[in-house]
Amino acid sequence: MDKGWGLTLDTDSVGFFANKPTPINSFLNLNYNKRSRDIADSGNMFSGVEFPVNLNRREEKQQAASTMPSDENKMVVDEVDFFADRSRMHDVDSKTTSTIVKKENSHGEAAPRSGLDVNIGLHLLTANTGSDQSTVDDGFSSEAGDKRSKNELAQLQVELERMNSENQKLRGMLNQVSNNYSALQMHLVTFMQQQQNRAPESVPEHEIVEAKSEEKKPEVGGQMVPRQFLDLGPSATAGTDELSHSSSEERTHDDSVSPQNNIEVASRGQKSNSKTQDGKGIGREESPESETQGWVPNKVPKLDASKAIDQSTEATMRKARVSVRARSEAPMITDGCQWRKYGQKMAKGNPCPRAYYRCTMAVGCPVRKQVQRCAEDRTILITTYEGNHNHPLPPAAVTMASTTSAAANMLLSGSMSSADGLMNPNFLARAILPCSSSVATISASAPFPTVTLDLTHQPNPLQFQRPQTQFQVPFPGQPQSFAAVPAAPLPQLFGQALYNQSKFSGLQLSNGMDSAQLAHQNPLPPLHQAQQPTFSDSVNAATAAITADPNFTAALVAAITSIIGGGHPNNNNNNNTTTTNSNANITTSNSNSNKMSSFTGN
DNA sequence: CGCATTTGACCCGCGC
DNA sequence: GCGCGGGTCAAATGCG
Repeated sequence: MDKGWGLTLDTDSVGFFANKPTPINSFLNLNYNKRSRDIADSGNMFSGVEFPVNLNRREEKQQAASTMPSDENKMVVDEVDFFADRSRMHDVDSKTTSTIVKKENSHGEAAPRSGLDVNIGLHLLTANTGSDQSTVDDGFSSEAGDKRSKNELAQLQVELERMNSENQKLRGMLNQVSNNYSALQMHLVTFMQQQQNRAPESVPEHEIVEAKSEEKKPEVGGQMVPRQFLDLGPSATAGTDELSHSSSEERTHDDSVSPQNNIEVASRGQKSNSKTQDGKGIGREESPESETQGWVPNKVPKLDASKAIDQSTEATMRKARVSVRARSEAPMITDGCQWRKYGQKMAKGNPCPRAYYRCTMAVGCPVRKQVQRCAEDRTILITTYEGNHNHPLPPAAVTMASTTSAAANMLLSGSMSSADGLMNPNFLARAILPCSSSVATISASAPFPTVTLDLTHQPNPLQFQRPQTQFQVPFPGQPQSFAAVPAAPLPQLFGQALYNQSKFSGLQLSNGMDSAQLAHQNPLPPLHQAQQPTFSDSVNAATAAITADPNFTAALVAAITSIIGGGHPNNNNNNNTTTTNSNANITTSNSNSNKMSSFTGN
């Protein structure tokens, strides 16, 4: 298993991401991707002078090295194995190799450079040979020509820097677009799923609304969400339009709004369609001053009354939370954001106090998190995130934010993926439950669905090539470095967890099977069982990948979407082979008692 | 002095 | 209706 660990993933991932604009194709293609990304970052790969981009990459590598030096080394080795010693790859799926080759070729002139990954510095020299050449040419000319060439070189450098900054902006925009696309597609797919689920029951689409109202009766207040999502049904198109519209609107308000705001945008789109009839839950709503708020202050009455009406509906929208369990001696994990503590309380059943933090990177940022030590094992730090940032984030924070957003999105999407989503939120759990090591837990219970990632488990430590501490304490308490490195492992795992979940959902959809049905009929998908051993390998590779590229998670979000939304029709989804690693064994619970110990540590 | 943290009070939802 | 628990506020306090 060790030998071929990522190759399966690799091939598959390539297939998955083939349609995606984002350059991150797979974990194992990391090295290649890094190179291709470097090329892409340079904006003009023929410009010859790539050093600014390469410098950035070096920084990233240094950051990665600071956390996982061994991995960095390993990456290099892998690179050599991939590109220099292909004779060993007989064990490897030949598709992987061919894919890589093909992609290299697709990059035209970049290919040769990409192939010699070790010689980045040499490439720099090679790239600079353009200027050297001019120097050589100038050798035949006077010193004036020398100066002129230097000036040209300086101009080129300036221009390159400018292009570099533009590339950064473009990448950010691409990131946002990808996430927007994800959110939109998820909602669309949700609607389609609802229709599919209804279809076998011979329920006309136009009766969805009626069915919704019928379902209302048996439901309790805590399960309002499916109804809300069902509300999407009759006006799905309009809702989607509204979604995109409001999304773009918000972009105009704040270009820097983080992509994950889509969740909130979507919810607003819904609420405009379905005013709440239920006064319940008013307590938790969006603060008016922040359109993109994900955290809902309890004190709504203080807020603008006009908006409170809409917010009352919003209140019924479940707020997804992403909880991280990690071993850490530090009082708080560093995740790329700046936090201010605004409260601390003793939670029932846990002698350790729960601390409340608010994001202070922007004035109105609604993102908050709760930090609490596990009662049973106080070395375990439980951090729960809620809300969406409304401000630009540093790369590391973007990673976390994107992933939490993806988690929230997935959670909500999973809930609405079928009528059983909340009625029987365990369907995913039952399907994947047999996996022994619990890493990701999804609690679909009201009022707040929570995705919990348990990083305290090490399913197969032997396969973990990185020192344990680096994983268990992903965020060393070094404030100055927090923005650079630490957020990588966690989000990646989030992504993995969600990836798996979404993929599984996609399979369900492709089977056209009712989710609950499938859960019962197929409680132990051989896929996940068989793939289980790849977990730590995947984590390893994934961590390296995300460390190398902070935007990886954003790409992952898009990938998740492609899996869910395009899952069935997409031929590239060789899910069964890839996958899944089940990195994440996802369990769900619909009872508060199971609600993940993430908070109370119970 | 300004900012962050602490901590008790308050508000709210929920269950009995 | 009441009590409990979660979450937030804001004055007090500490720290650089």
